[in-house]
Amino acid sequence: MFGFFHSRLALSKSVYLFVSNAQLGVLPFHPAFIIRSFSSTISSNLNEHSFIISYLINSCGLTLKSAQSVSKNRSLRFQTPERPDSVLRLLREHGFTISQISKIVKIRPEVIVLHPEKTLLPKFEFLLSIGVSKSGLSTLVSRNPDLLARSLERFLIPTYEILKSLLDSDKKVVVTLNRMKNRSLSFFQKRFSNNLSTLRGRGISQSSISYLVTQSPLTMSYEMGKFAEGIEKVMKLGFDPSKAVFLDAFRVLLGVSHKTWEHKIEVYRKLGFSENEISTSFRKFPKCMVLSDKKLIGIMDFLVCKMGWQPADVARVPTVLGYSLEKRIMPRCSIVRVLVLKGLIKEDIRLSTVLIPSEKLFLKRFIIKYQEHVPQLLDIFQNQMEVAELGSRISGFENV
DNA sequence: TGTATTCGTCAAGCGTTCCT
DNA sequence: AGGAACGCTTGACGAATACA
Repeated sequence: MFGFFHSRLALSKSVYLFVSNAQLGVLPFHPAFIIRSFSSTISSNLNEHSFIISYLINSCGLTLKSAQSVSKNRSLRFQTPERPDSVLRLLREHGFTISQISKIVKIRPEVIVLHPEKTLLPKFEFLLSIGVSKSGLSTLVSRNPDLLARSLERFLIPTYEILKSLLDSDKKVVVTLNRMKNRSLSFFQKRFSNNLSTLRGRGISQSSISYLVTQSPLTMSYEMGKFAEGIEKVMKLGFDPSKAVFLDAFRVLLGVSHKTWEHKIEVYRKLGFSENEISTSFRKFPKCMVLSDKKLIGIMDFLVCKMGWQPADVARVPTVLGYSLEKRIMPRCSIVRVLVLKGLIKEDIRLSTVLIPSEKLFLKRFIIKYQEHVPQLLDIFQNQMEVAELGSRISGFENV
């Protein structure tokens, strides 16, 4: 099962030294690249760094790129494999798969140097004691490795108690913990009660509060002043706190500064949105205010200039602004263009009809349905998708 | 005092399912 | 069909505190 875990290459810091970081970057990893070192003191830092990288690749299943990036973490320091080995053993004993272990290491690499029995095991035991299932444990922890990097006494237990007091059942607490999959647990317990008071003070019902907490627990960890201000704004705008869009609007308003907000409005104006359309777009899809200018301009240029839709059409379904231009919008529009040219669908087809349906549904409605008339449709679609995939891979390499 | 452990912050992107 | 609701993921930093 764990054949992935090759025998480790570097056994001890003083015995082996990798050729160099530069070579690690261009050559495939192989024992042949290990040479004996007769001067370990001179290059001990490099030695340790290379050792960590090799460990991350061979024992934790990371790619070279991730291993190099993760190894920069200052909290991740070890010179021999004993400690991380015993942590990995503990994780495997608790049912963690290699991909879950990789995930944990990528997000919170320092976990693999924590003390397995003294630090990690009690956390596992605690989570199991509050009703996390044996199989659910690995899912929960790999989604949110912060749970292992936080103190049991000072974080896990108090957080559990806070949630339990509000949500009543352990089951709901576990669901909520599963949703706290982010690296922003930091302020949760510190700010929770104040933010809770703000919500109650604004007359928001207990059920809406529970909804907010279970759906988006981390929202409760925002800085108190900002939190109160955000609630105020969203209420003033008339959003209904029992609806999910209230939450989205709230999170957007919390994250966007006045300056960015004004700037974004100016971008929408330049893209041809009326004041009213900007406002309805925000009401329907608050996230439209946190999309990058580059993304917005790219999508609008394509939809309006190349496809002939109007900004008003986009304002009607602003959700489309959240999609990937290359991976979703362009491939689908190519298909639509062909179908319109062939007279198989009407020219004034709605934007939402093309872009909102799931991949499966789109294939069914626009490709499989017309395959007899236009057999090459699937090829066109797949080619576009491949181009998009290639594009994202190239930009990935450029970022290295 | 050095090491181990824990804590802190924000921005941005992508997609499916559900309801009317 | 059209639109609303909901769920999930990643990147990029660094710093403070506890403890042996």
